[in-house]
Amino acid sequence: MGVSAASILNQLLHAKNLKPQPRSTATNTTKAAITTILSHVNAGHICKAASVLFAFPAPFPYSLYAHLFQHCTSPRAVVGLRKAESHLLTFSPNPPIFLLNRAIEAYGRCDSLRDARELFDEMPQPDGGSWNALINAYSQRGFSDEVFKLFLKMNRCGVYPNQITLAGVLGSCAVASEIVLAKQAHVTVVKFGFCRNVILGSSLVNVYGKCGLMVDARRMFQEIPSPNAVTWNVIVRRYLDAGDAREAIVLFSRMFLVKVRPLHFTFSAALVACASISRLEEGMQIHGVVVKLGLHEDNVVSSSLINMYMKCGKLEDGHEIFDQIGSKDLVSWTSIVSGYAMCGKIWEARKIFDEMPERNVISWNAMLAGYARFCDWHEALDFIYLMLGKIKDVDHVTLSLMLNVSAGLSDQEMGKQVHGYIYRHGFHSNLSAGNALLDMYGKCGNLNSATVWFDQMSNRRDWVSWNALLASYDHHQLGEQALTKFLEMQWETKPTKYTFGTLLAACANSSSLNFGKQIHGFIIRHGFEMDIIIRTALVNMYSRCRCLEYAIEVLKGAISRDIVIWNTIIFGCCHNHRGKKALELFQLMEAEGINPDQVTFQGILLACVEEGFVDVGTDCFRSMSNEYYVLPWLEHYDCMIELYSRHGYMDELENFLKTMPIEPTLSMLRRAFEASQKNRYSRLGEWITHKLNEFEH
DNA sequence: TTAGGGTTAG
Repeated sequence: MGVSAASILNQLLHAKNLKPQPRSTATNTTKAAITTILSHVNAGHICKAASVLFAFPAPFPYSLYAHLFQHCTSPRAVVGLRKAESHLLTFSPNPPIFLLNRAIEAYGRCDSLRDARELFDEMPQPDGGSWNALINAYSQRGFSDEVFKLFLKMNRCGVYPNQITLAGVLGSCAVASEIVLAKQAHVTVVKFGFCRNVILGSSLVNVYGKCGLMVDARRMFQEIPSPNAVTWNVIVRRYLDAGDAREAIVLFSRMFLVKVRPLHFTFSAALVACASISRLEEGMQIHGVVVKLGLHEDNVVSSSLINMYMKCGKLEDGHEIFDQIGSKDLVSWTSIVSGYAMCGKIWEARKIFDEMPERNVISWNAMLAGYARFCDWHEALDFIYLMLGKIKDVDHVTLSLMLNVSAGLSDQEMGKQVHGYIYRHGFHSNLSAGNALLDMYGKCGNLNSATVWFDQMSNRRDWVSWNALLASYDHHQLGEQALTKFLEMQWETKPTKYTFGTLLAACANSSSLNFGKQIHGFIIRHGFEMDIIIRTALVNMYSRCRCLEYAIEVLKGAISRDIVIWNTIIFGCCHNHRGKKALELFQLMEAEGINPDQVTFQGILLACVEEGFVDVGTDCFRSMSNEYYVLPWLEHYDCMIELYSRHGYMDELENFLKTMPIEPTLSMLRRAFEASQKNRYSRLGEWITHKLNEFEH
C-alpha cells in the first residue's frame, strides 16, 4: 500500500509553503462539480462522489466534505472515504478539527477502525471530540478493551470526558460486564453533574442490569427524572434477562400509566415475559394493545404473539395469528412447531415441520425437543439420523438433546460418540451440553465417568450439574453418598426443590430413613416452600422407608393434593403390605373429587392382590372402564391374573384369560399355568399348554 | 457535531 491519508496529512501540516486557497473563488465548474458530488452522495454512491471530487484539483467547502463523511455508513464506502479525506488534506492543509472528527466517525461506521485510529494518531492536537469519535467508533463495534484503554489514556492526557465519552464507555462496560469501570464511570457522571442526562441514566440502568445487579439498576432507574421509551425498554429487558419475567410485565404495564409508548422491542420483550411464565391474561391484553396500535403488522411482534399463545397452551389462537400473517417467516413457523411439540401433539408438530418451506438448526431442535420431552426415544433417534443428513452444523442444543436421547435409550456408546464430538468441536465449555453429558453418564449407569466429568466441570458447574450428580448416586442406590455430596454442594451453590426431589428419591431407593429425615428437616429449617412436588417426594421416601404413618402425615399436611401424590401413597401402602389402608385412602381421594387414573387402579388392584380381596378387585377392574372410563393397560390385566392365580380363583381365571380383549403375554400364561397345576385345574392347564405351543411356533 | 436500548423461534 502507498502512503496513507494520515501521513499525507502530517506532511502537509508541516509543509510551510502550502497555503489554504481562498474558498470564495468557486467558479461555475466548481458549482457544477458540487452538484454532481452531492447527488452521488445523496444516492448513496460515495465512491462515485469521491471520484468526481478527486478529479478536481481544488478545495471544496468544508460542508461538502462533512456531508460526504456523514453519508459513509457501510464498508463499501471506505475507498471513497479515503479519497475524500486525502483530497481534503491535500487542498485544505489546515482543516478544522471537527471535520477530521467526522472522518474518524465515518471510518468507524465503515468498520475501518485502522483508518480511524491512524487519522487520530496523526492529529497534532486532537480535541475532546476526537477522543469521543474514536472511543465511540470502538464502542459501537464492540471493542470494549480498546475503549477502556483509550478512556484511561484520555484521562492521563488531561482531557475531560463529557456525556458522550461516558455514554460510549458505559456501553462498552455493559458489553464486557465490566462493573468496576462502570462504577468509576458512574462516579464521574455524578461528579460532573450529568445525573439528569436521560441517556447516561439509561446506560447506567443497562450496565448494572447486564452485570446482574438488578437492585442497583432499579435504583438508577428510579433516580431518572423522566425516563423515556428507551429507558423503559432497558429496564423491562434487564428484568426479563435476569429471569424476573413477572417484574418485566409489571413495569411494562406501568409504561401506560406514565403515558410512554413502548417500542416494538419492548412489546416483544413483554410478550416473551408472558410466554415464559404462562401469563395468558396479560399476554392477551398486550395483544389488544398491539392491534390497537397497528403493531401486529410487525414481523417480530407478530412472531412474539404467536409464541406467547403457543407457550401458554393456546394452540388454536397461535395458529390463527399464524394463518393471518402475510409473510410467515422461519421464526413463526418454528414457534408453531415448538408449540405443538411441547404440548405432546407430536404428530401435528411433525406434520407442520414437514411442511416448512425452510428450516434451520433451531427448527430441527424444536422438533427433536418434542420427541425427547415425551420420551419418544426411538422416533427421536430416527429424527436425529434424518437431521444429521440434512443439516451440517449442529449446536449445543442439538448435542444436549442427543445426549438426552442416548440416556433415554441407555445407549452409552452413542453418548460417548456425542462426547467425542463435543470435545472435538469445543462444546465442552458449554454448560448445558456439559450437564447433559453428566446426566447421560449417570443414567447409563456409568457413575465413574459421571464423577470424572463432574470434577472436570469444576469451574463452570451450576445446581443442575449437582442435581445430575446426585441423581446419578440415586441411580446407583447410594443414598448415603448422595447426602454427603449434598453437604458438599452447599459450599458451592444453593439447593433447589429439584435437588430435594432427587435426594429424597435417593433415600427412598436405598431405604435411608435417617438421611431422608435429615433432608426433611433441612427443608423445614431453611424455609423452602413445601410444594406438591417436594411433598410427594417425602410421601414416597417415608413409605419406601417403611414409615407409612409419617407418609400419611405428610400427605394430610398438604393444602391441596393431586393425583400423583394420591397414587404415591396408595403404592406406598401396597409396598408396606397395607392393602386395606390403600383402599381406605382411595375412598378419601374420591371424596376429595380427584379422578383416579391408570396408575391409581394399578395400585388398587395390587392392594386387592395383597389382601386377597378378589371380589373387590374384580369390581374395580370392571368399574375402571365402565364407570371411570379409564382403559386398562397390560399391567392391569397382569394384576387380575395375579389376583385370581394367587388366591386360587380358577373359574374366574379361566374366564378372564379366555375373554381378554388382548392376547395374554408369555409371563401371564406361565403364571396361570403354575396356578392351574397347583390347584389341579387341568382344563385350563391344557388350554394354556396349547397357547404356549402357539407361542413357540 | 458527536451519545443510550433492541429483533421474535429450540
